[in-house]
Amino acid sequence: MGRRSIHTAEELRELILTSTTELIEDEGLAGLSAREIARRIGYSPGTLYNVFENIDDLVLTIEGRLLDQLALSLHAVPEDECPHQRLKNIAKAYLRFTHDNPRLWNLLFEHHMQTGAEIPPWYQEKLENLLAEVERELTRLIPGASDARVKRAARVLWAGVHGITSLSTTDKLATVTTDDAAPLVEDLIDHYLGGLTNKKS
Amino acid sequence: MGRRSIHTAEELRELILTSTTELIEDEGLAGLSAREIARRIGYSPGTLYNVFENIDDLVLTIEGRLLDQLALSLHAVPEDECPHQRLKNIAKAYLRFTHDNPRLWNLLFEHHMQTGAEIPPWYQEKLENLLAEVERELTRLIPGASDARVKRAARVLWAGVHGITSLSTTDKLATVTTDDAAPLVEDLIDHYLGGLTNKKS
DNA sequence: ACCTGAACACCGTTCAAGT
DNA sequence: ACCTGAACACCGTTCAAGT
Repeated sequence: MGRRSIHTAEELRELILTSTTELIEDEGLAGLSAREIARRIGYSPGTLYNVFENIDDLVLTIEGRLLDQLALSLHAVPEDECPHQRLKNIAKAYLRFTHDNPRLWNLLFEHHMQTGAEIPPWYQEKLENLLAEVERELTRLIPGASDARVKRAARVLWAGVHGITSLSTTDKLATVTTDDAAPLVEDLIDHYLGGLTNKKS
Repeated sequence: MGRRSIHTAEELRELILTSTTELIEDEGLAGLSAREIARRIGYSPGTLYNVFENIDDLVLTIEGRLLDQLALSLHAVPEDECPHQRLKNIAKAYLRFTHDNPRLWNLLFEHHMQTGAEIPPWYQEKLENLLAEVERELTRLIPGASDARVKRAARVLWAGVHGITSLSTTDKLATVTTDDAAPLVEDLIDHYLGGLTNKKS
């Protein structure tokens, strides 16, 4: 027993993160276990606790990386469109991302912190950055609107797209199939934005 | 050991169901365990398996009852309104229901069948009945619309309301707080239906 | 017929002991 | 300094044995 030093501290950390990510994409949250991660990386379970505080800490780190990847995908959506079209393209990019990482994405909803543990501030920031992208386009679309109105619209759209992808991913409320997701998202955005801009009241 | 017959078979079944429901509302899915249920009802773990096939079977039964309760709540929404207003009232009833049973409701998304197990047909039927209520009002609202268009609109609304409640319940994507949910749902329905009816293209 | 409780194959996490 | 592996307190599920 004792030191092996086959991997540096950073290599080991990365090995744990990639192996865990693979494990989740393979088996879902249900198949996730500290002992299984240890088996996959060829270390004892105890080693994980030298690198991460606990499994929550490890999973939260993976979730943060996932949010970063999503942010990159959304920022990559070309700017040279009208706001309405760009919002649709952002939504499509979101859809593609969740489609490519379904189990990892589900992690964000299904994994809860153990009682007492708080969600770190950097996590909240990442989320708000994602919403900011939507808010920017909405401001372009309805220039006269108040901040509150834009914020509300961004959350409604975000939640709506989330709801559609969520229902198409979850088995239990699957009145929506995966194939339906894209047209439903288009329908939501077209009609919601239509109602937003064609306002008479 | 051996027979006790303090409870009849039906009493025991009901005892398990109510205790498990309470346990879930207390501790969430994470705190759910066969051994903890057994402790709470004062029977050995093995007894659970005389009544239910396994924990999945038990949980699915609870979920079915939950869907029945929701169906009752939605059907209880008064009919004497215009479709637009009735849809808003149905959504509000939905919101109230999820607010009153947050952890149980989350069960529907967070609890997955073990690999290989299928979701029973009665479960799907309950879901479709809920959607049918929304489809009926939409048909009244846009009488000329095709079946496909109504179905699509019903799913978009359903998913949208689900997304809002889901985000307000989940800790991990909580850019939406619980207080926000009702106004966001109103906003969604008003603008989406506005876009649906004010169609020019 | 009904219920138990030991048994089996698992968990997350800690920490003394080894190199 | 780094890593192990036994230990502790848990799991879900099965099934022979008891009344």
